[in-house]
Amino acid sequence: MKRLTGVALGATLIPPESEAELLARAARLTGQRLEDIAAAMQSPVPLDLRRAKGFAGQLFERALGATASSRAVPDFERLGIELKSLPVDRRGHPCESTFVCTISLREVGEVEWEQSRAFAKLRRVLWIPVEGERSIPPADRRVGTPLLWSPSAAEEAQLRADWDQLGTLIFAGRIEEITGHVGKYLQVRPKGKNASARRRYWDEDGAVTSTMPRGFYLRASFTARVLSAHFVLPYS
DNA sequence: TATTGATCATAT
DNA sequence: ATATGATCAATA
Repeated sequence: MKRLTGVALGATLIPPESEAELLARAARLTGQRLEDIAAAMQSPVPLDLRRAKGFAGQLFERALGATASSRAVPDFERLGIELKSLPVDRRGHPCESTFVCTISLREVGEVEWEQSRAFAKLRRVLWIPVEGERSIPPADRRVGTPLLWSPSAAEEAQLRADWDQLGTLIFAGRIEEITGHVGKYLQVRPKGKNASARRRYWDEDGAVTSTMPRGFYLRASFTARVLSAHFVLPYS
């Protein structure tokens, strides 16, 4: 098994300076178990993900030299590339939806798709598939083949249509009508500490009101399409 | 059993 | 507070 010496030394990694460099780093993760990567970084692996839901994504960020931390910009800011771990089943099909970004209620209606945070993160994505079945302990989950991706014209058009539809509903003050059923590829779901979390904003009448924090997510049916022409798992 | 709504941890 | 990293778990 190839080791990660030179990639992950435990110290802060210098950010990749090009797409090629980033892809080369990501390629070295392929076939590794999460435990192998974590060990190279001298970092522990949780026994389950119930209290470490972001473990794989954060491990990949550190292993590849991501720079964004928790700021609302793509992970590799200079390259304009967003990093997404993608849990897949044994057939390479996504297990879960993919979080894109939180929803800024004041930004809705003020910017176009091209200026949106959603587009900034989706225009170029490094997908890193990883075994995601709950029966596999996190330590043993293996990394698949990374894919550096941009939406096709048709995909982007549908993402924009969803974003427009959802944004129009929010701007019209109908946010409470939005459920996870709305949107073909992009949906809106809660994204908060819990169901009691509130986000304050000024409604269209200028009155202060509040609602649950929400985020944009990509449906698993969309990420399945993204991976459809891609050889995900380098093992059987 | 696929999907929606709820939830957990960390950074700034 | 609100952004990031997501997966869990109840529901349809």
